[in-house]
Amino acid sequence: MDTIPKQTLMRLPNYYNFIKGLQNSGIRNISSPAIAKELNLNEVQVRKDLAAVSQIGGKPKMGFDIGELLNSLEHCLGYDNVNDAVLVGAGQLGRALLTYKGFETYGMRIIAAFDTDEGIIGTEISGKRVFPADSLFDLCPRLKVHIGIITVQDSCAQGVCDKLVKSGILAVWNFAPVHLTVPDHILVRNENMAVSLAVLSKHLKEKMISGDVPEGEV
Amino acid sequence: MDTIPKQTLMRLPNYYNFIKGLQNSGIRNISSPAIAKELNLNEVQVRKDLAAVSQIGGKPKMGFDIGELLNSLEHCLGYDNVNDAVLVGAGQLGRALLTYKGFETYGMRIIAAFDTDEGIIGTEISGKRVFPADSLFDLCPRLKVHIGIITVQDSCAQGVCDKLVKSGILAVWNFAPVHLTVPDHILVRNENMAVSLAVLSKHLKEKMISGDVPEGEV
DNA sequence: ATTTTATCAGTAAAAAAATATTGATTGGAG
DNA sequence: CTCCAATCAATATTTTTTTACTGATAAAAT
Repeated sequence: MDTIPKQTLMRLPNYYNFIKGLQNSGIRNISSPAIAKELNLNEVQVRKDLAAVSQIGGKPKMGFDIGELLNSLEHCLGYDNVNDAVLVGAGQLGRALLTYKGFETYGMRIIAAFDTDEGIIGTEISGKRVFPADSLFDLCPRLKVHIGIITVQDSCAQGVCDKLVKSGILAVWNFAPVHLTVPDHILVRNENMAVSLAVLSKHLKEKMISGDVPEGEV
Repeated sequence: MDTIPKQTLMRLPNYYNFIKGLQNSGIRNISSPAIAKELNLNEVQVRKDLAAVSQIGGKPKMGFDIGELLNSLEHCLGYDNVNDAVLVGAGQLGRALLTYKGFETYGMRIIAAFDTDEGIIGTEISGKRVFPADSLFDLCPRLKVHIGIITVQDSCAQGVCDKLVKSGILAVWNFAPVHLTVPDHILVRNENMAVSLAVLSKHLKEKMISGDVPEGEV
């Protein structure tokens, strides 16, 4: 497979979730029109997206083999490699992530947490030990971790980010709603909860204006 | 302003975060090349994006006025309307969202939570009351809420979603890693934490293969 | 066995987005 | 006051992505 289009890559998780669900229902095959309908996409687009990842192809009248498809998607999304991450900021959100079961399904693992609060340093959350923030420099290289998750307060985020970078982290998943300045070779993914919700709301509003709400209650 | 391109809309939050940060530092103007550099975008693209939302424009040698820009972005993203949402599933993640301070900055508010666990029904989390799941039907219409947040276990997600739809919800923010089937007029936004992390990891791996890691430690 | 229908794959066309180019405008330097 | 460098705006070009079309294939129906 040569380079997959960016937009396609962004749709892949949707395909994966949907198809995974089908598998659990015991279904063995699925056609692109069927996928397209459920995911509100174009039938041809679905076929092309799938072709870009799977190269085995589907059969007329039968569609694609679900098992095959999932394998291809997993491989393409890199779910089949184990990957470790560390988390900084064991507050409410940090704890939620530490407790979150879903990661393992996708081969991801948060192996340790860091915080400055003396009260929680040394405790365990969902089996993961909480270390003092300063031990980042020491532990990250030793554990060969390359992904850092930032769930600290806005005001500390840049400082924590700098520390992570110094510790050899290469990718950052940032939950603080601030812009992080990083060296060029560092990958940053911003997860701004508030923005996500606001954007959803914005979309809803647009939809309501363009007028396809059923009942008269707005 | 006529219809803003989808891709532009997706970049808007990044601009907003970055520029907001500048404002807090007391800076008054910013040029598109400067923004482009920081956000790793094309200078012209930034200018076009900003033109699509602001229509006031910038001045040569000075760039854009930050206050003006923020107003336009806020308006465009709908941050200036108060919007209410309800949350179903007061588990670890649900509680994290209920506690999350960031929403109010963007005019969003979670006004109530729902759960089936007798132990937490009736309690308050961060000032929000937890109601029994069945009262959704009653409360949602009364509160005129149109956004529902799903933070329940995978197996319950579809059921909860159906209930929300029945209660008059129009948009769903789904944190369960499953595909939700909904009527056409319902907007679904999937937030799959595990996938997000996996995708970040995937990107990192690609970057490492294409070979621009500085030190020899991989 | 032949026809029908659903579906796939590959190519072509259209649309959308990103990038490059050119000329205009403005604040400051000489 | 004139020139220069920075930056904007508008138009043009290229690239990417989406959609449309055509013919092929295979299961099911006649």
